[in-house]
Amino acid sequence: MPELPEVETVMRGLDGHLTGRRIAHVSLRRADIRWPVPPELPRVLTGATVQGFRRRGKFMLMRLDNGWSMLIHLGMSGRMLLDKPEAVHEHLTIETEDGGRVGFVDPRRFGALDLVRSVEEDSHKLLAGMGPEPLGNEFSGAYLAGVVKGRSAPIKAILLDQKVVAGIGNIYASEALFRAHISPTRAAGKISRPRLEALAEAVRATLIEAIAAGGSSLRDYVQPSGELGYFQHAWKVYGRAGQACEHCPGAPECEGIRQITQSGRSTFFCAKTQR
DNA sequence: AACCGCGCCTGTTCGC
DNA sequence: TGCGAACAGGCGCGGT
Repeated sequence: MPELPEVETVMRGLDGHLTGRRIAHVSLRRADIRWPVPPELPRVLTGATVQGFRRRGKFMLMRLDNGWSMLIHLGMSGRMLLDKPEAVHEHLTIETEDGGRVGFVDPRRFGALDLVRSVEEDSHKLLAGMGPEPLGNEFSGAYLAGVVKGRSAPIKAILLDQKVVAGIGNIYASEALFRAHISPTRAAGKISRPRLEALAEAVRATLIEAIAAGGSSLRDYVQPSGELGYFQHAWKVYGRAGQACEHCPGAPECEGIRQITQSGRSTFFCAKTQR
């Protein structure tokens, strides 16, 4: 559920809270999340100073001054709480020398925490093979055209594939396709080049707007400060099954926003606007 | 190779 | 009202 905009927002919160600070104490309460958390993680973090953060897709990397980085994935329900009392399902707590506190909370335990050498971050098993950042220069209509050539999978599935492009999840895939007027069920390889260019631009614009809004707050996600993101109010199709499509109000042939299942996930779209 | 469906997990929502 | 069923979905894996 936390997708690129939510992860970006969380990372900015962590950066302001931890960068430049020394870690004084770490406690790991549950190591059995998506994958086992390395038991030496508390020892590696303790005493180190946080040098900075970076995001890769839906992953965050916290770089330390001792040569190690901590890889963080929020999974479905992961949250990072800043300066809050200990919460239920708080699997990891980091306390800084100056009294700051960060709690990693993940009820569904789909998240991940791991250690990687800072110089080898991009070779980590979970990051290697990941596609380009959608907000970077490499991602474009031309890039998409190369990727989808000859592929029969629906374009929605392609956008969700982290090997194609990093950081898009179920919400922003539906939103970007609506923005580009492309049907989520269309075979990716059959979409014209100009429409792929429109799609690349729609992906970028959607993500940029969502980041500016602090992400979408849905169930588990809040900004690290505890504030809600507000991009959920800007959703055009996601979660709006049965409502009118704002692109074709009153059009008799518009049946409003439909919800279908693709690859076991819900997709929302307007069959008139999106072809 | 490419594509689809499954299992993991638990809090919330739905239907009888 | 209360209960169990269904749902939410990021990811890797296995089957086709």
